[in-house]
Order: sequence, then structure tokens, then C-alpha cells
Amino acid sequence: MSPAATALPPGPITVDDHQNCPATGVLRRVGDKWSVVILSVLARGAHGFNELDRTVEGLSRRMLTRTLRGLEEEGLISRTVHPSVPPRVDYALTELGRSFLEPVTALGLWAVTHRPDLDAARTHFDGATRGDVRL
Amino acid sequence: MSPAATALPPGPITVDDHQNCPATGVLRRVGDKWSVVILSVLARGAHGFNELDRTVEGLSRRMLTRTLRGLEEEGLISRTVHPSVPPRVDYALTELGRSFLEPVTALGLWAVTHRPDLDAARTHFDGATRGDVRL
DNA sequence: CAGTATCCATGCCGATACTG
DNA sequence: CAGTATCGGCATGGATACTG
Repeated sequence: MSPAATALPPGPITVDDHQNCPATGVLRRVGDKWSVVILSVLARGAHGFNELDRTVEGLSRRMLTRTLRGLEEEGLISRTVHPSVPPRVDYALTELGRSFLEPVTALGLWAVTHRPDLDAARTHFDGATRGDVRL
Repeated sequence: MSPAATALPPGPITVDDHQNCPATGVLRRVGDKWSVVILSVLARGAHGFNELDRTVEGLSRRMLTRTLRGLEEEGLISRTVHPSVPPRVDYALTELGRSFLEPVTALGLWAVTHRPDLDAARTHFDGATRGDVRL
């Protein structure tokens, strides 16, 4: 897809367009189940692995590892190993991660603000499809 | 998850927290493969079904239908049937859809702006893991 | 034109068990 | 403490064929 939704070029949107667009990857990361949650927790301060695991209920160690790797790969969080006994690894937001949280938070605020509209729309849709109207 | 990432309450984040949070659903919609693309196309004006299908390369009719239904259900787009021959159905952004595009566009702009950082991070990560350093 | 129906490959994600 | 390995269920999404 094109970078800025409001500034789309004319003509067809090719597969390459949104495969190459940096926004596509970012959007998908935002859409995955745990990234934003983990980022939000880390916004309150650095945390260890099991600490994160316990803080976020329902998050398995497997997905925690995978998500942390992904976020680290994109430079949104840092991973610091303290070679002690017991071993300690700290995860923290990077500067990039903090800046990323701004537009994400804006999106979250939009959702909260427009919750009534979203609910109303769903209710109306259900009402319309219940009788197979689809007009 | 909590509405505003920067205003998380203390204590563990329960499953209910992000199952009930309106942001979770919105985030997942943003993350799916075609929603934002379709929304972006519709930002340029109303379009018919096959028109959309042809405009967005790689998009199958099946996914187009599913995505349009989802967006309609959330009130982001409208669906208008013109009972003519041949039949014509117009999809267009609603007011809610237009307002939704603002934070999404902000996210897209963030991605474009920080592309160099994202690329640099990935390169650095690859370099670090290539030799199994993980320090 | 505007869909629906069916099948199938892939990937996300959780549960569980094991390791340094 | 901080992971990895393996398995399996379920959802996402593509290909193809058919319908009003």
C-alpha cells in the first residue's frame, strides 16, 4: 500500500506497493496479539522475561519469546543480558519504541473515543442482516 | 490491553483487559492484510465491487467480500445497492471511516519516516545473530 | 456485476515438556 | 531465570468454480 493513505497515487495498487511499503510490516506488527501489550508494559519501565510472563495474563513463554525477538529485530526494544546467577535479562523500550508508541496510542485513543459509534454500527449491522435485508 | 498505552494502571494485565478493550479489535483490523488498503482506495472516492477487485492487485474476490463485510460491520464504510441492470453496489467511506484513517495515516507516516531506523535495526540484529552472539 | 461455496496451504498461537 | 522443542488446533487467506 501507499505510505500516506491520503496521498495515494492514481492507478492500480500493485502487490509490490504494499509488499515494499514499510507501513505494511508496521501495521501487521500492530495487529498481532501481544506486541502492543508488551510495548505498553515496557512503557512503564524495564522488565525481565518471567516478570513479563507473569504481568501479562494469558501470554505463553513461547509467544513472549517470539514477540520479544520480533520487537527487538525491529529496534523497538532492547535486550540486555546481565551475566549473574541467576541470570537476568532486561527488556526495555528504545527511543524508537517510545516514538512508535505515540501513533499507536493515538489509534488506541481513537478506538476508545469512538467505541459508541463502533458498537452502534455493529448493532445496526446485526439488525440489518438478521432479516437478510442487505439493501 | 489498556486504552492508552501511556496511562496503564498498575498491576497485572488480565485477559479480560484486552478482550474487552475496544482498541484490541481495532488494532487487529489494522493488522489484517487488506483493510487499510481498501480504506485507502475508498479515501479517493466511492467504488464498485469489481472496480475494487481490479484496483488492488492480488486481492481475491473472496477476501474482498470478507474485508468489506468487516469494515461495513464496524461502520467504517457504507454499502449502497443500486437496483439496476447490471446491478451496481457502491462502497464508500463513512464519516467514522474518514476519522479512522487519521490515526492510521499517522502510523503509516511514522513507518515511512522511521524506515531508515527500522532497516538499520534489522541489519544490526542480523549481524548479531549471525554469529549467535545474543549478548 | 456482485457476489457465494468449497477446498486447501500456511501461519498464528496455546499447551506441554525439556534445557543451560 | 530465561529460554528452546514439539505438537496440534484454529484462523487467515489464496485458488477455483459456481450463482443471481
